Amino acid sequence: MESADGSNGAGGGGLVVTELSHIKELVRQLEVHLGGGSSHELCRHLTTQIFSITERSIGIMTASSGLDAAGARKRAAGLASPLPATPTSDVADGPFRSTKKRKVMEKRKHQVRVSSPGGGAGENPVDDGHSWRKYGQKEILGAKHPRGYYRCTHRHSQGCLATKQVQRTDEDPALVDVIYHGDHTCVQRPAAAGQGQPPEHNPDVVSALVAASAPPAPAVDGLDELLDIDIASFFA
DNA sequence: GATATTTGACCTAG
DNA sequence: CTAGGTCAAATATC
Repeated sequence: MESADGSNGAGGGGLVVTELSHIKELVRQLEVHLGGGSSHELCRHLTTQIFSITERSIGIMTASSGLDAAGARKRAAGLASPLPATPTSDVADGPFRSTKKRKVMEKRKHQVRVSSPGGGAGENPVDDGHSWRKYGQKEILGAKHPRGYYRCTHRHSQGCLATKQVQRTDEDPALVDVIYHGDHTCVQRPAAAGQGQPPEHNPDVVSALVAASAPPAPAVDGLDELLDIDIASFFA
């Protein structure tokens, strides 16, 4: 119906390339420091920078591809009440549910590929510093393993809309793809270390993202913006 | 008893 | 119509 977001990533391409080049340089430094066993402080600093720049690139691409507007439009067209925090007990009568409101995904989307520890019996493979609650699982066509759907535990208490999808890769059951949607707006506990890191992002995610830059054949199908794959191709 | 997970049904986009 | 994503009741665990 609409042709607004036909070519994504074409708008801020130059800026994104600049940012990605910056990331590339930072990762190179990080590699050097990791190999030399340098201080964790420096590595942490580098990963923080990488994440920051990645975020910026995502913002550029999102803005230029009109994803934001598309998402908002979908919601406006489909439902009249976008407020999620309104229980109102819509199932007041009978076993049949009345009109169930459905939220459309957030605008942001990150995919990381991580290896599940110890052969993973299927539990949460990535502890990224946030507490997640599983709310669904689906068999995905063409995939051998089901996909798990998680949302932030603080969704109702703090209105945090971050979600993630966890799915084992078809070829390597030891690897899982984790797709993050949205940002954490919840306030985590002080984390005892006093690193002063922002509540949303986490260095672990960054290291996972950096580690994900190995596979040569991405084979991305339905993902609109796979930032990590783009970054990976930069490193190749 | 409170919280998390499981699971089938429901809803929407393509 | 199909596949993917979410909801919410039922169930399990702490």
